[in-house]
Amino acid sequence: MRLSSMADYAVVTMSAAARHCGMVRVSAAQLAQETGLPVPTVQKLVSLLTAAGLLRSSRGTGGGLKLARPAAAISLADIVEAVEGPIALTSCVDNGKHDCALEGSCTVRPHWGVVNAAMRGALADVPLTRLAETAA
Amino acid sequence: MRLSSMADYAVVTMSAAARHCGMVRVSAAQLAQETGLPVPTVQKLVSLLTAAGLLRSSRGTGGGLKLARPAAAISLADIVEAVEGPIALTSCVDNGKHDCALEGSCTVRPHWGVVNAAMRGALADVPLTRLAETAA
DNA sequence: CCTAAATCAGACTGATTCGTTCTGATTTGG
DNA sequence: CCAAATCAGAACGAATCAGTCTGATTTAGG
Ligand code: SF4
Ligand code: SF4
Repeated sequence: MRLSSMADYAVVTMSAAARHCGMVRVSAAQLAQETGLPVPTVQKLVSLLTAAGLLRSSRGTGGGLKLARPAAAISLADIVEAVEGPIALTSCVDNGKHDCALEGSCTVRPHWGVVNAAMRGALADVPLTRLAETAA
Repeated sequence: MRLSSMADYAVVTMSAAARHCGMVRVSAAQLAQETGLPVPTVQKLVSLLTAAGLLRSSRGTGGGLKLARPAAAISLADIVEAVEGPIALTSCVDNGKHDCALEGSCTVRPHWGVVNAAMRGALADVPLTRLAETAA
């Protein structure tokens, strides 16, 4: 019930990047300096976030990152899913993955769908704009 | 963002135990047979659940388990916390654990408290009685 | 057109945690 | 008193995660 450190750092990185919304080019090293995270870690994060379609990268001298979408259209759920994969509390909730041998006789399986939806909704209700605010 | 298999199995085990609410003695092997889980796994689960105060165990010949509280007073949050420890999405939300080096300059830290509370509330709203129902 | 610098992208290693299994201590019934 | 049955805790192996490193690609300037 604890999300991975990478997802946590990804949120911090995205929050830092949101403040440079207007600037087209922001280097990963600059974000690392602002957040205090190790540089290689930020590099891996931007790779994942770019592959997920949340960031747009430009290579070459003077290259950098920029948000692929407005900050208001990015939620916590998007970031978490980009780093940790689909949000599925149990293996039976995941789409079509029949990894659990108890699917036939499991009585609690139908209820997980409701809980999963509620949890995902709690994350989706937090847009990136709110996290970018410095004050509480 | 996926809870451990142990927590999942713990919920299944508790759900199975809830049907024997009136019976004072239910062996772990019997629960394993009903749920289809490996016997040693159930043994470890009942140990954890007993240590957490959700089950009451009786040793010796003919011993077994019984619910320490009424099924209506046990929620998903209780079971998850018993197996996985406190529900804390990030390390800074956990009580007093100063494991993260970014606490000083992290701008998103205040917001996690709200999200964490919402998530915990979603789990606490599901009592064990609802999971014990066989039909959806 | 070529060189060179700066950047992202992917692959590798070590460590931690998770999941499972096994053996031992304790208690009741005959 | 003996024996069976049960819970409780400790030990092992596997998988995933976090972190680091080196290489491919692209742009700017000479
Ligand atoms: S079928 Fe039951 S035991 Fe298996 S993953 Fe789903 S809820 Fe858990
Ligand atoms: S202080 Fe920031 S980076 Fe550290 S655990 Fe909390 S939210 Fe994550």
